[in-house]
Amino acid sequence: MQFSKSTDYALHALIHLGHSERSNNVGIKELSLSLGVSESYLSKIMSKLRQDGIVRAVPGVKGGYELARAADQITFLDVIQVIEGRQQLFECSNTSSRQHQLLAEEGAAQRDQKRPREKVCLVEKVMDGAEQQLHQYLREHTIQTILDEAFKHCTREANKK
Amino acid sequence: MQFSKSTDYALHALIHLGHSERSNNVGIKELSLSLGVSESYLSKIMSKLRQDGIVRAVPGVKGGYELARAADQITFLDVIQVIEGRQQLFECSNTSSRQHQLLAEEGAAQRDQKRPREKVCLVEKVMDGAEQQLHQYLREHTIQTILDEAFKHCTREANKK
DNA sequence: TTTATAATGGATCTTCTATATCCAGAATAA
DNA sequence: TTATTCTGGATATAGAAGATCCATTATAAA
Ligand code: SF4
Ligand code: SF4
Repeated sequence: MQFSKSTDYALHALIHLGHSERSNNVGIKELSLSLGVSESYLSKIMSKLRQDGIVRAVPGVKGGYELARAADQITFLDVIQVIEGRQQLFECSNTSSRQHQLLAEEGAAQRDQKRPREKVCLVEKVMDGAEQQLHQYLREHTIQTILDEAFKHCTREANKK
Repeated sequence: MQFSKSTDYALHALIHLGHSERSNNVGIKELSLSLGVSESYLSKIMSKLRQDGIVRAVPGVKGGYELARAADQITFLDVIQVIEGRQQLFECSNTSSRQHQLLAEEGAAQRDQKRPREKVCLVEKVMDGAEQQLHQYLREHTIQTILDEAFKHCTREANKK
């Protein structure tokens, strides 16, 4: 259970874009060199980020990528969900097992009339709770978080430009 | 980014063991039928759980598995880490990229003398924070949590035995 | 001690996904 | 119009997850 390399690349690409926002449009070539990832592969990732509205892309001579919105509006969760997808951390496969009858159905039988077909899965309840914790944290941290921390001690240099 | 089916199976197997603790030793056959998973595959998973001290196993005629400790001492995190491994959620692959110099080394240069070789990776800092949130929650929920919720309304039945 | 039974671990196989590359084609600004 | 840059499909590779089989080992009971 790990985040994929693609997520790693996506985050770093966005950090790069966030850092060099002064002059727009960073080409795939520059990104590739900066991250040390092949252009072909990285372009797939950038394409995904574009499709989800995280970055904008412009073809042509002075084209390239730029952030589609402010760096503090791009959360870690956003990026991760674009790359990893939005399936739940835990998805039960065998709802037809004997054990499932015991755990889920029995609990549901208790409140027959009141809530006819409510899904009451205790395992999923715990797992979803855990996922919410994770998401909450990831929502609170953005690309800007990284930029602030990384370059807070060289504001001089930033002001020069 | 999902938990594997094996984790699913492991959790359910432990729930089963926790529920039928009255008479010790549940065989792989019974588990297999209850969960709807093949004996061969399930036995691999049980073997892992045994190696990590989550369950005890006894071969022979009246053998089988039983929890190695109380159900409220087996956390979700325990189980997940046995099956999924203990690697971090995020592990950076390209610490030799140009960008890494900027993000990590530059930050470190600031405090040269004071903390010579401290790892200061901002991305990992965020990701590890998120992982801690997840772990904290998973540590607070145990197999007993599930058993309590599932069978709290049939204590009568439990007392009969 | 013998024996039936149940877990163990190695080997193997399949399937699926992540990673990666290549290239023809579309889009754009100069 | 053209040079440049992104786009998306096709394809290849490697490794992990999922799954099965079987010979061996270990145990409790007879
Ligand atoms: S109780 Fe929940 S996790 Fe277990 S089998 Fe049913 S749906 Fe799946
Ligand atoms: S800054 Fe951190 S995440 Fe980025 S390349 Fe360096 S070690 Fe990896």
